[in-house]
Amino acid sequence: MTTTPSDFIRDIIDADLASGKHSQVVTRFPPEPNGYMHIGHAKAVCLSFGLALQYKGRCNLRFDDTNPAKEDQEYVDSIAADIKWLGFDLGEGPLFASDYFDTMYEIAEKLIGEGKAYVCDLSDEQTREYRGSLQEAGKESPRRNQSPAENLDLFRKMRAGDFPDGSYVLRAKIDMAASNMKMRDPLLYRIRHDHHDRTGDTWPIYPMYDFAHPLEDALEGITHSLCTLEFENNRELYNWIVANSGLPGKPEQTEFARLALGYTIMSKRKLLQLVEQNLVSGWDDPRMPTIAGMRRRGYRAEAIVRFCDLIGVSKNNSTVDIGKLEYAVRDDLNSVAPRVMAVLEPIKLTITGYPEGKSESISAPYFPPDIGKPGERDLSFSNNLYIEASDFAETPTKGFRRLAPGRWIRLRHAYCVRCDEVIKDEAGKVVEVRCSYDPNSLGENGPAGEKVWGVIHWVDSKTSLAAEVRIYDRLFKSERPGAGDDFLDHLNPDSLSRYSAQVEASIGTAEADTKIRYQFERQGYFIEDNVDSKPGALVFNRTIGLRDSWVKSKTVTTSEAPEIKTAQSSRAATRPKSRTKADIRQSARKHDSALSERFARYQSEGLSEGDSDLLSGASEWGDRLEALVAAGLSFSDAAKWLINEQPREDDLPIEFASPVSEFPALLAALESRISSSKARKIWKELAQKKGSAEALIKAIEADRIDDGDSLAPIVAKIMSDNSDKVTTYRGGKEALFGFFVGQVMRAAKGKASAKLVKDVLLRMLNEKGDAQ
RNA sequence: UGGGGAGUCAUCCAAUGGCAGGAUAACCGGCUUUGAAUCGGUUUAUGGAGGUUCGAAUCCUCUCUCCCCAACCA
Repeated sequence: MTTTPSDFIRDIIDADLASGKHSQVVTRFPPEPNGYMHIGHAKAVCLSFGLALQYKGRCNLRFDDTNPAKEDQEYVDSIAADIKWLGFDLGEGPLFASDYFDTMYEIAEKLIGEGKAYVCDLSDEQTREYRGSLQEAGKESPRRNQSPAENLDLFRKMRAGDFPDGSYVLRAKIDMAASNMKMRDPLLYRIRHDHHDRTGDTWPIYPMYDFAHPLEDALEGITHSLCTLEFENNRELYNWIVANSGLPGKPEQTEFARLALGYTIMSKRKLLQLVEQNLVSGWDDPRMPTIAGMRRRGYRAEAIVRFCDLIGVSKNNSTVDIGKLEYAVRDDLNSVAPRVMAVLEPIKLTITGYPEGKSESISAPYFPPDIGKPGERDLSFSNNLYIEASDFAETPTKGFRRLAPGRWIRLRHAYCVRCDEVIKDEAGKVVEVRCSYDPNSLGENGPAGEKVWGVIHWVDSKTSLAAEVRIYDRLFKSERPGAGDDFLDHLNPDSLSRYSAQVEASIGTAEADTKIRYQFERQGYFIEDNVDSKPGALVFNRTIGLRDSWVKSKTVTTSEAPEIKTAQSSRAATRPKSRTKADIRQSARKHDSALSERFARYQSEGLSEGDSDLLSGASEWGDRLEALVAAGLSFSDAAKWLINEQPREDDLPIEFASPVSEFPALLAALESRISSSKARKIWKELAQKKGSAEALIKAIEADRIDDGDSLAPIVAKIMSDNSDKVTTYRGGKEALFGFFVGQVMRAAKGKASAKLVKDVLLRMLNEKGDAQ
């Protein structure tokens, strides 16, 4: 159904497996049980559980229940149920962070003993104040250098419950001046005399996320700990905790972009608000983006999983078009939902020529031929039917392909009828249309010589069942309801409409397994509501409407108010510019006269100001430049290499040792003997393995195809293998030249010189073209 | 003393120095007893400016925009 996705996370895993860093993949999904799962969580679940499935590893569902104030058993149950429903295996059941509280406590004591953590009694306002700001370093707590013994004593008293909430905390002793705010002596434990759902009253202290989470991962042998982008800053602390925990596990955190969906709110806090203020009927209201809501609305797990495949995984902060979800849902339901008929806004259709009291049974398939599924039901037909009010127009507009006075239309699966008469109520509303019918039109045939304008659905008023049908529209009117001041302002007042519908009789007697979901033909996919529907009082939810190019063509430009970019957060607005690399180089020169001397000298040697700036920003650059020049290279060649071609040391392994002594030989060969890309390759090799540049250059030269005659057959083969592309190229698509170069290079295993390849290709591509 | 991330069709995701590709959306057409499905076709993108290279979305420099971090939340 779907191809195996590939993304940066899978790349990392593949590399870890290939290098032997890990032999299996263990992931985890760690929700806090403080709300129902929504589609955003589903993305994370599909990722972490999907990875476990794909790599035959394991994924733990672990509840991060470290804050007793907000958490509840109801949420634990619903989350576990939702994940199962999505189709993932919970193994031996969910795990709980609270099960590790003892171990976490021991590790905290160990940290205290090692002088890496201390008990602090600053109030929360003071703590914030002491933390400093984004621009300024923080201040150290007066308790920071307290002895381990004293800290241990205090911490044990915290644990014993001797102190009130908020009086003390345990903090890691890291660095109050760290540029990463998360590293400024983060809190590890706080005092909370709260009842915990699982541990009861045994703990008056609870670990903080940043302390607990890495320990949980390490304890469970998690290899790849995936979380959302906002935790990027926490990674440094995560690694600190893992490294100092003494635990053997070596989990690594990788962040990906959380899901944002248009017209949808994904904040648990805001969803809770909708529930608590009764703006929706509950967490499972079909308009909610929760798994429970979507399930009740009729989405199948398959559709949600498919959607998650469709949107991919990346680090881009993006908002997915809600249409993509709707597509996944329709596409899924199309092949599984039996077709039936239902009339949402009934008006009467009376067939004047059809005998009163007569009733016939028409068999109709549940699926159209292209679905290729068996099954059928019987439709009853009589002279009194209901049709959709919107399927009749007294004065049809252009393009209207439904019933109108004098027009023939087909009643789906049944006869063709012609409208002869329209009956209205006092208000002028059409309540009934009277039609004649063609008794010979039941099967394939239409009325002889008459145009049939279209096909409409109907139900037999004598057998049809009354049902309430609920149509859902998006909960919010604006694409980014969360962006403004109050998201409730964006609530769509028309997100729910109810219809007194008539549905065909077969729905009441259908087998249980066909009964779940239907397509009401020409309208959409529907599901019987699992809460409110009762025999005799049916209730259907519309899962999603069918694509409708008619409605779309009518609704000319919905002219939605253009989205206004929201003002950036006040914090972002006051954020000062940080120093650029250029600033840093400049200030380095200011403090080092040797550098500023170089800056001037390089320019006088003919380098541009920009190049001179780059090469005089730190002493090692100039050192290299001068080594090259001393070896006989011109300033400009040496500068070019250093700036543009020399591999960055960040890209190289730790053991990188700058092979400065090999510079001259390498660079001397650059123009005449090897290409810059080869030189770069050699450079990397030298950095890793040492050896001599000259030897490597010689090896390349010895191996090189350097005459056109031996290249020609390769080129000829590429050309005959890609004759279509040759034609396109000769037709003028010159972008393909790069393709040919690449193909030849690959075929020659990189042994051909690019210049030669280019020459030969150019000659052969054009020559033959002329010959033909 | 600030730091950490991200910029590719309208939207989401690819392209790991070598044909800018897929999906959704849109548009046109075929088929149709669902204005659905399906089939065929079309439109649309590398934030900007320089540089290196035979060849740059990819490497280098500068620049612009957006997101995250200063909860005893996770």
